[in-house]
Amino acid sequence: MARGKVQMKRVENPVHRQVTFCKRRAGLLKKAKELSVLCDADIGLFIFSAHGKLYELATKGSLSCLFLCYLIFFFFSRTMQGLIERYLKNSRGAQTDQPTPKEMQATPPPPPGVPCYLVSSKTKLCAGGGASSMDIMFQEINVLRNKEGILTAANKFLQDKIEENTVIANFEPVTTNIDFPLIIPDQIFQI
Amino acid sequence: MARGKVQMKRVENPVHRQVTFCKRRAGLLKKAKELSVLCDADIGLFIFSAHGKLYELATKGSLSCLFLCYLIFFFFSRTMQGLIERYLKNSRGAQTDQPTPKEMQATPPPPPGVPCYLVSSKTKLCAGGGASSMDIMFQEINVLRNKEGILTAANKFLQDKIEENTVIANFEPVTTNIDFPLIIPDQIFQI
DNA sequence: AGCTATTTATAAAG
DNA sequence: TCTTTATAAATAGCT
Repeated sequence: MARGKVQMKRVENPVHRQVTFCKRRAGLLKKAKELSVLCDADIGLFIFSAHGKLYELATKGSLSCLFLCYLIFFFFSRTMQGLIERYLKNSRGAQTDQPTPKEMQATPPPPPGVPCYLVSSKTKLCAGGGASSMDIMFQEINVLRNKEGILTAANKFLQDKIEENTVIANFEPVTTNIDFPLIIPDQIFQI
Repeated sequence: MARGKVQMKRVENPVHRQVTFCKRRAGLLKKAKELSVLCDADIGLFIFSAHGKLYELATKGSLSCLFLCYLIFFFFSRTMQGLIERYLKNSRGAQTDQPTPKEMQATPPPPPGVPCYLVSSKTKLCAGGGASSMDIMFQEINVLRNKEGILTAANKFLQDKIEENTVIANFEPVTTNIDFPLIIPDQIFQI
């Protein structure tokens, strides 16, 4: 933006790229805070550096964002480690494959009487399509209907953290110092 | 920023506030995209307007962001504008109905021991991703769907990290002024 | 929704 | 890295 127009493509020089990242990251976080303050908006912002370092911002209304940040990071790190790839290999045609003994142990069948909700998504999700996203969102949320434990767990987490007064630091981006690989027990996913 | 310095506080005039929101929201999204492109960063950005409308951005690597948007919005919508209530009134019974025979036909109950993979990945993603990303994303969702263990594990991971004082190192305890119940009523999950 | 006068952000240099 | 500085971008106040 200064002393020369910037080409909107990856900065090839690694040093320049790192400098640009630092500056623009700070700028973006500042802009996000400003938007939140000026316009009463709630904002969740996650920035993963190319090396997987996470910078995040959650305005005070976005309590859940903070929690979900870690989930994103959680998944993201798996992606980075090629675990998704592995998953795809092992689970292609998941609906037809026989479960491995491991999977059977990890995931008991739903108890009788618990319906499985479907998402049949012929839907479209476009950028900034807030209103049009609503239907999709609720459809997707249906997925969670028979997984009450998910939100319950998140809920419990939030309650606990609230009680501890440690959930959120207003507008202060939290920089984690976690580098890959993130230490998550693989057996969680039982791939 | 122009024709007058802006005070960093809520814009009181509702019209001005709305205009500012539109302009700055666009600016923020643009900046986020630029940072992503220039520096190889992965970014997830959620902006909730004061009225609960969601604007979102997820760059290519942040696959899970979009899904987690829904969770975030779910939490928010519990408290805002009666959107849920409106949805429940207008919905085709997605939330409270038992699955229709058609749905059950579409996806027969899984055999014992087989986890439920219920999303048919036909959703299109217009923003910040491609079809292949969508497939991967839904594979991820399938993993997520596979019982509450993931969130529980994530929860445990977080608690461990918090105890280790590594993840949320920069936190200042702040009293949150949450004006909505964090306890999600059980009946939400009842099917 | 467009238009400028300004303020801000920031690329490059020190 | 941090600071400076020249310049590009963003945008507040108006139409």
